[in-house]
Amino acid sequence: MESNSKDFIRNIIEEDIRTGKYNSRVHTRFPPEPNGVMHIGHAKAILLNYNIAQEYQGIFNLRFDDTNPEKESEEFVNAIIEDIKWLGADWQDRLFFASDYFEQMYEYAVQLIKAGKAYVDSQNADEIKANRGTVTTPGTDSPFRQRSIEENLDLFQRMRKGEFADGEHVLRAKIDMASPNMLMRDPLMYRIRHTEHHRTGNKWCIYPFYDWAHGLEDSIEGITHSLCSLEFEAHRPLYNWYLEQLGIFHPTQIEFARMNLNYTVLSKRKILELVEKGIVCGWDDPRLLTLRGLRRRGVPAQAIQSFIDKVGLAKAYNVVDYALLEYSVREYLNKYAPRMMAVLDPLKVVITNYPEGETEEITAVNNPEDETAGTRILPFSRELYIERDDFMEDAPRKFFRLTPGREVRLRYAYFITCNDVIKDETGRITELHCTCDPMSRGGKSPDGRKVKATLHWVSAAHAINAEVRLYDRLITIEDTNNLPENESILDFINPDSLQIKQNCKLEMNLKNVQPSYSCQFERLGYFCVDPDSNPENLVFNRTVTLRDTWAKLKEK
RNA sequence: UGGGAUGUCGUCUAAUGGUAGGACAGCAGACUCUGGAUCUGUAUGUGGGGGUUCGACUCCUCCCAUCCCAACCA
Repeated sequence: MESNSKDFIRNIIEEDIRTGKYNSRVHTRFPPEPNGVMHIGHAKAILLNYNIAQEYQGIFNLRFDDTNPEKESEEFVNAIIEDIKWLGADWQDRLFFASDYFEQMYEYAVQLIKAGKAYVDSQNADEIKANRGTVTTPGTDSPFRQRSIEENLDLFQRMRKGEFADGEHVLRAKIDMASPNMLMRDPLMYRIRHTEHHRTGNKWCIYPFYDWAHGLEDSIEGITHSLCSLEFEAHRPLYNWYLEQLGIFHPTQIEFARMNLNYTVLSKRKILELVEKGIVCGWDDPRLLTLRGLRRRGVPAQAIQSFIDKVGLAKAYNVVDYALLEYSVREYLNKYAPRMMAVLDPLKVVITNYPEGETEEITAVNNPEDETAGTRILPFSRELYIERDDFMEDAPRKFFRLTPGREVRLRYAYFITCNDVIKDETGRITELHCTCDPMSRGGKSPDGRKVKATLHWVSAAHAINAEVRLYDRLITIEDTNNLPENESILDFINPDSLQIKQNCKLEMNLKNVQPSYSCQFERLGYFCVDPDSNPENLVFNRTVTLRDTWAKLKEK
């Protein structure tokens, strides 16, 4: 059943539309700071804002909140643009930068000073900190709090001109040093930083703080609903205060709970640590849930969208089960990924009653979920590869794949029966001798007899080699937000998160695939061609396995 | 401890005074040329105590737990 229930944000917006607030207009934005790359947690915020704009015939902006030149770079701006575009959110021509509003923000600050609502404080950082008080004790006023408007104006101008060193002065709002809300105790608006900005160069040496800047950015762009995460709840009174004092367009800030995923890191700081320490191969490592990592892994943007839909939206702290992401990926790929044959851990099979040197063409269905995907040809011959796992000499009762004396089907090809097991001197199985039933060609059962298993295979002479990279979870603990005391994320790295398989055998139809090509290897999972791949050395990433009830049984 | 928030199946999320529902995960079964997909069935939940009411996840009250705020970060 489709549910008509809406999340609390959509309820608020619908009420605003109904009552004509903002002339029933809806305008959202996503405001990343370009100091890292986007991950699946950001995808929730991006898609929330974008989808809401779509649903209510509104507008969506992409705006870089680039107010801290010490941490930000153009490199991240470009990466973020690329990732959000890939995700599917479309800001059309509305790509904005907070740094483009610096002049306007400066004017607003002057306005606040003139109104006696802001002052230049010449205490140093330690003094400001000491005078802020604690959560249970009020702060004390700065000795500079009563400076005249003229002096404040003069000092602020000179701050801009570069007459002072970093940290010598700050501009603060004059609110209430005794407020129970720490953020209202004369919050800082500007600091002096003689640092080159990636967009404004050396034009500015004063930079605005988040609380001062963010509401202005929203206001300037005419944002109606400014959606942000829960930790900004206590900032809302300040967001409102600035806009009220200035008397300018006043968006509504609404906070929601950010998404956490178990067994993963979704913190820019921790991801950066993994990248810098070389635990992963870069921001796009397929084990990372960055958007570039996900993309390289083969996760389609549509699967991320449907995952985000399923996760929902509320205000309670949450840790989503990774299995829900996997489900969303399989759900999408099952419908759209073409099926291919590939053997990751090859075991040679000789069909002893099949003529040597002969090859025939077998027809295979490209996608049983999509008739229009058509069929393709697979060469079949006397020597084949099957998956080593698909044979057991002494099989338990529930194992119904190939075993001595048993008949199984080779997908789309023949019923075969295993007659002989060939081993080397160490006892390792090197080869299986089987016979096939010519009447079962195409994998059919002319007399209606059943086989329990159908195996994937490739013709040995026609197979192409490839490297296949298998991934497992990178992190070994569920909740990476609450690490045990004195431990770092580095203490919880899964040493087996990457397994590289060489000399995998692929069906010949895969010969010319290009990076990002995605398909299902039958019975194994969904795989995607890695950017490291080239025609001489194909490289595939496993996006996700198929659901595997046998693996589950085997564990018992 | 001052202020701000949040507690519903294992997990995520609905129900705004009227049968606590859905999804994932789990379990059982059917079907199957992927042990896939699909289909069917099934167990498990309102943080706690009082109160209001014919009736409370919902309203009142007290308590408990958890998260956020004392960066010249966002």
